[in-house]
Amino acid sequence: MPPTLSHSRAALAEWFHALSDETRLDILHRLKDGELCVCELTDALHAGQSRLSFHLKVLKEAGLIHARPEGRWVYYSINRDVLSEMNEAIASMLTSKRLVKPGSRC
Amino acid sequence: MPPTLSHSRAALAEWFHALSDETRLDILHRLKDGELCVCELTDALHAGQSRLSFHLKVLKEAGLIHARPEGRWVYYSINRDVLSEMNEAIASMLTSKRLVKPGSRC
DNA sequence: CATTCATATCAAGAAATGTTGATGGAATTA
DNA sequence: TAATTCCATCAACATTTCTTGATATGAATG
Repeated sequence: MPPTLSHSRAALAEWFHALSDETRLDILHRLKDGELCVCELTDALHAGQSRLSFHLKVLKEAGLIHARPEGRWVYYSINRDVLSEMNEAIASMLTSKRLVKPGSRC
Repeated sequence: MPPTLSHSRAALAEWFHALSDETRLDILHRLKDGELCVCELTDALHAGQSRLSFHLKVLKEAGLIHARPEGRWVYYSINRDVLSEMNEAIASMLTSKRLVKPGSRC
């Protein structure tokens, strides 16, 4: 277990992968202010339904969004906990612990 | 230009893509405390040289690391500015502006 | 100048990813 | 119950990504 990146590399990689696509960034941006169903996202993003469904699945399996079925709709919302952990992971790469230069190298 | 994600979707997607790989996360973790040359990373990560070179290129083209050639070595270091901007982008997805529920939907 | 060392790049293949259109299922409505 | 609506899933295909081994380049060294 790495000491400074609190989560496993695999989990971090999956989280960041979920953010590595413009459509998924658009989705998260739309969900920023509250939950939406797929049909609302389809309208807002001018994206085909199966395409949106694919990206929602990626986001959901990474844990970045929640799905709340209601009747024949499914309402998606942001999982702020995971986004916070991603923020912490990045922050941990921003703070150095070593202050002196390393010794001999190659 | 989107109002809440300060950078273009494309730039954000490229930055997050750079973090979406375990080897690249390892590299950044190693660079956390100071610059290293490729041969040091090769030793530390037990990775082939061309593989490491590939991932360093991805990180560099995304702007997440700097390269400083010196003699026949190249020293790589973290670009903290971009990581800070990524942190801000995530933070902007964490803060909602709308407080009331939306009206009729589908 | 020939060799060695550190690194980059290339080519080829494997694996993962994203798109589109079609199909299916569950819930609602007529 | 039949039709409709919302959504997930599948198959097929194109594209991208990653790995490996070979080759190239430029700097130091003998």
